[in-house]
Amino acid sequence: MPLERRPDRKIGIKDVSREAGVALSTVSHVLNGTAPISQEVRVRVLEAARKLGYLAKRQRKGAIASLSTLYLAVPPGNLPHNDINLVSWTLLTALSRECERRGIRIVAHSGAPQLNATEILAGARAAEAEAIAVVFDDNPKLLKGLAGSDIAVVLLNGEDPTMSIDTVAPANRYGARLATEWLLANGHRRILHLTWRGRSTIMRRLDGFHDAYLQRDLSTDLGEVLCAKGYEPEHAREALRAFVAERGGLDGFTAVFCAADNLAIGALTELQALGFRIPADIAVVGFDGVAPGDLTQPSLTTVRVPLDALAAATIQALEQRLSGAGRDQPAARIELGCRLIERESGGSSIVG
Amino acid sequence: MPLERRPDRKIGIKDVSREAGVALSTVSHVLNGTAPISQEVRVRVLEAARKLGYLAKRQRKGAIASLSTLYLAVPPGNLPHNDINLVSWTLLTALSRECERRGIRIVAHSGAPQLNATEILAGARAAEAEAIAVVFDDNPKLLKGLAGSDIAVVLLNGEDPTMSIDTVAPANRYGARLATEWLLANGHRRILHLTWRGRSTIMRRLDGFHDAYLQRDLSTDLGEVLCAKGYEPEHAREALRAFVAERGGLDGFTAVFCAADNLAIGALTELQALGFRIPADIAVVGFDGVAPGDLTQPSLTTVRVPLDALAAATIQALEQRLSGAGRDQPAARIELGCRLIERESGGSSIVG
DNA sequence: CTGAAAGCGCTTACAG
DNA sequence: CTGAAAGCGCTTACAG
Repeated sequence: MPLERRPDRKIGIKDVSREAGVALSTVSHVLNGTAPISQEVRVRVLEAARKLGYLAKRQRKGAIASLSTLYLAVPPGNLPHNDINLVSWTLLTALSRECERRGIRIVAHSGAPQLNATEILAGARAAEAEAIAVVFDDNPKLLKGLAGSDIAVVLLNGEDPTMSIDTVAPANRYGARLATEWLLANGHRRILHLTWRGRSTIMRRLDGFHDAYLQRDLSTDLGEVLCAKGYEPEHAREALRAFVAERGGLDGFTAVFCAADNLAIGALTELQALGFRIPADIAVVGFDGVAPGDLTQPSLTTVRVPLDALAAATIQALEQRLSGAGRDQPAARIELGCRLIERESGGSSIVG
Repeated sequence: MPLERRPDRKIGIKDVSREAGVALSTVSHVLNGTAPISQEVRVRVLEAARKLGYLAKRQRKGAIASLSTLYLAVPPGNLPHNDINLVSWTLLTALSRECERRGIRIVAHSGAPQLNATEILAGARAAEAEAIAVVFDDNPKLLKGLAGSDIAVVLLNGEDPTMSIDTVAPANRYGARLATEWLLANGHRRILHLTWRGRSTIMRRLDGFHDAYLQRDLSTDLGEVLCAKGYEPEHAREALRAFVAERGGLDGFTAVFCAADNLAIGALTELQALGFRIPADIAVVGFDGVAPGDLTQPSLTTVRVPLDALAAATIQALEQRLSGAGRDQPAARIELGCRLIERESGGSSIVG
């Protein structure tokens, strides 16, 4: 059995003082700013406190009080039978883990198929929850109905244009820009953005696609947008089949950037079925990064959404609202950065 | 002298227990989740703790350790001789106040007119600062240069498309959408968006202008964008003078939504000089909300940016990075909601 | 900045 | 859930 540092083996300032090689009182002074301590010692102490997890523990303690039960409202039909729902499912798993870690009980909402503010609030009250997380839904009526209540509410993975409730989401626009910029940097000029008429968060990926062209002073006409009829792989296949048939080939496009891995999976299948080599003839890049890399042949280059960090940020946002420091504060929208995962389907990078 | 509650008169759980009318031990159990307490009592205790500022104090204590000196890098030329720079100035004032409140020392960067990562990092090290706030600048080279360092960095009021450093900014897109939506709800259909080729954050206001039309399924062609040559009131006057001359009048437009109060001030002056009544002939709405309402005649309806909250969020973002809980976490972009301040120039609202 | 010491505030275990 | 009590961890004041 490996000698892992147990998560909370009562680490105190005594441990920190030993680790930093300073007196107990010095640690206290550094942590509270109660005496002038040289920068050199300060840094050493803080480094030790951070390393031992003492700073994190202390910070956690400040927040832990207010949230004991979280009421979770998810639109029905988010079971993992395709990639999009795999995203949902994985995000919910991350949220559960985070709650477990912090000793927060989760109660799931069950009501009418269409989420409804009154029902959700009633359910949350019945469950004696201090906070509500609404996931994957941005029905304005729903959000407006929730905003007025005394229970803290956060929207996860959605968009509230009225900015009446706090929101946590991946940085869709910047992530899409990142992927497109990477393709442009690797010499691609004609990139096809395969998307669908989804929720507004998906539209932000389209914005980012255009941003990348604009930033290089390239005409956005070089890139084209292809709208599939939905987000299933089959929709991607259909759209690309029609595209290739109509244009009599790839029409000069050398890359497809898909607004979701789910579409990318369909794109890989269809393009290969049509006889194109990936990435030699055409590169394919996805968005989400939830499915394992070896799920596809070739493996999928994609933009990974930081699910664990999203879950943590969700709880943190709620706890801050509940702590009272944040009442009467304007609603916050928190977007977390996404990373490009370079695998095979995007081709190898010529940039540093 | 009013009997104000002094900010930190040693409020402890004893005070909370008295306020909530429960035992000392019960308060402790509620705050730490160490015993099952009825929801009713929990709520009463937390409410008391929040009211007395104990929750906030406890949370503050968790964060306070790591940041003692903040290094502030502002591009030169942000003195308040016009509204845009009044925004800068007021935001910096809010940041100073927030730092003072928390006992954080601010050291201002002074270097070459063009901010430069190497210089800023050297300056921050010399000042023994744990964190750097870059304000109003989104030169990608600068941000990239700062991202790699061991010092915590936050960008205030800017945009980092690479998402390599944390950013705090107003929700420009949603704020602009809010104002435009308000005008549309009040019956305006042809709205002129007066802007200039500014930083990307200003372009987000343009995005929001379009969003409002799209959301109502109105053609974005109903709205038009008029680009002034800069953000001074005089630029607004010039642009509107040319517009009216060219179109032989207001050309059916009934509202001007300006991307900054500074432009709105020029718009009010020019439109009135041309003989139009505000808001009867044409409504004018601004963006920023920093200048006093009675600065203009008529007073300016505008979107107010939450400066104090931005300052607080900036410090909080830095402290979280420094606490170690947030290392290796993806960069966060935090946008705070803006509110519409209804005064005279926008006309009176017919919506609830 | 150290180190021993006093003190304070919070936690915890327990009988009621 | 209360209330008295023991204990623990951190803070604080001070001589060196």
